[in-house]
Formats: sequence, structure tokens, C-alpha cells
Amino acid sequence: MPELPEVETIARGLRRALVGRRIERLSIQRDDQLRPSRAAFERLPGLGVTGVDRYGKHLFIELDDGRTLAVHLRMTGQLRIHAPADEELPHTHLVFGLDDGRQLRWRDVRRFGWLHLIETAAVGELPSLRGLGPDALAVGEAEFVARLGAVRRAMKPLLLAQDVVCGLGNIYADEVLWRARIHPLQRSDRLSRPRARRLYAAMRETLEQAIAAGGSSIDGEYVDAGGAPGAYQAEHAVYGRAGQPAPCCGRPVKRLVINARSTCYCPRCQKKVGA
DNA sequence: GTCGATGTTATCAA
DNA sequence: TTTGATAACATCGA
Repeated sequence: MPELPEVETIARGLRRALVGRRIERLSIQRDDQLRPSRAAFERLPGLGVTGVDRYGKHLFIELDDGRTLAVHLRMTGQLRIHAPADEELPHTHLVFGLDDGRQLRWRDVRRFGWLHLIETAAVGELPSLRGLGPDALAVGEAEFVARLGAVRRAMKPLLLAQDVVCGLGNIYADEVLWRARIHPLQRSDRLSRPRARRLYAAMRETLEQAIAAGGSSIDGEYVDAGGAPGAYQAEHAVYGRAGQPAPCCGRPVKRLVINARSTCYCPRCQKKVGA
């Protein structure tokens, strides 16, 4: 569920709440998502938080002993700041006690997510970071266009694969392609330079607007570090709107399944080009 | 009981 | 070699 805008929103909330704080306690209810070991986490109390960063869909909580807690939320992971009296929701697996009396809680219904404690200097060696392209909000236009032209792939799988740019998931891949008026099966190497530049602009605009709205919450799954849902789902043009009129022309949004991923687009305004 | 879900990865096929 | 298709991970809810 969480893609770049949601992870960025969480990162901002965590930065506000955690930087300068010290971890005083850690209660581990379930340890199968902890890497490299449960024992490494048991030694966290006493450490301070010096920073919070994001790369693609990865979160990094930097600690004052030269290590970083790298986190991937995958489908249903949540990091939230709580008062100790707050009711503990089901599937809460970790509770960090902070020196301001508050708590950082990790929940993950499906448990696809993970937390990896690693030397900060070695973060780049994490298996899930290797092979990742530049962050979708940090990459420049020239590099983006060059990377698109360097492969010959369908745009939707390309945007989902994280190796050309990282941070987009199923929601924003569909929304970005709609904004750029590009067909999800358009081959990347057959995009004209103007269209590739339009895609870059659409990607930036979509992600920036989604962040400004606090991300997208579908079925109440995603909430930010304070527990608040996002508002961007109300702005979705095509994602999850199969059969409903597309905002561009009023034609019904069409749904395709690509690599077992649902894909929504406007059949009239998003045409394949370049034969 | 069946199906699908916003992420990633291993494996196999083309 | 490159790209795509599929299943798998675990759980919930329609």
C-alpha cells in the first residue's frame, strides 16, 4: 500500500517525533520481521535518533551509534507515534518506549514488511536496495529520459519494477501515466523525447500533489505517523475507477491486468505511439 | 468457499 | 541478455 508519497508523509511525521529522542525501552511481541536478529534489537534501548530519511519506499531511522534502522512497510506495515494509554491495535509487533513518554509502534497485518538494523555506512548493501534506480523525486529530467530510453519495456511494468526509478507503486504508476497521457503498455524506448519529458513532469506533479495531500488511503489501510489517513485518493483520476468516466474526456476508465496487477487507464486519451 | 488487494522476489518461459 | 508471466509470502474483507 504505501508508495513514495505515503512513505514520505510517514518520514516527515517520524522526523518531527523522533529526532533528538532516545529509545528507553523496546517490547518485542513478534520477532520474525527483525533483521539481522532479535538480539540486535534487544540492544536498542539507550540509543538516540539523529535523523529520518527516505529512499523510494524505504525508510531510514538513523541512530547515534553509527547504525541505521532501515524499514520497508511493504503492503501493510505501519509506524505510528502513540501515547502509552492508546489502545494497542491487533498485529502490533514492536513497541518502542521513548524518553518523552511516547511510543513508536510497529504494526503489520500481513507481515511482508521488515526492519533491518545495519551500520549506516553499509545501508547501500542491503539486498533490497541493490539494483534500485534513483528516487523518483530526486532524479533529474535528463537522467530520467536517458534511463527510459536505455531499456525496451512496457511503461507500467517499468514504473513498478523500481530499477529505472524507484518509489512508484500501482496507484501512482497509473496516475502518472494518465497525467502524461501515455498507454500503460507503451514501450519506453519508443517514447519521443517530448513525451518522455511530459512523463517526467507528470511524475513530479503527481507525487508532489500526493505528498501535499498526505498520500492516498484505500480501505483505511494507510495512515501517517500520527494515525491520520491521506486525502489524495479523492484526486485519483483512473486508479480503482474502472468503468467510471475519466476526468480527461468522460469515456469509461478501462481496466487491464498486467503481471497480475490491475491497471486502469483512459482508452481514448492514453494511446500507444511509435508502433 | 472464492477472489483480490496498494510490494517484492525467486523462478521459469519466451 | 532482456523482458515478461507466475507463484509465493500472510491476512483480511467483500
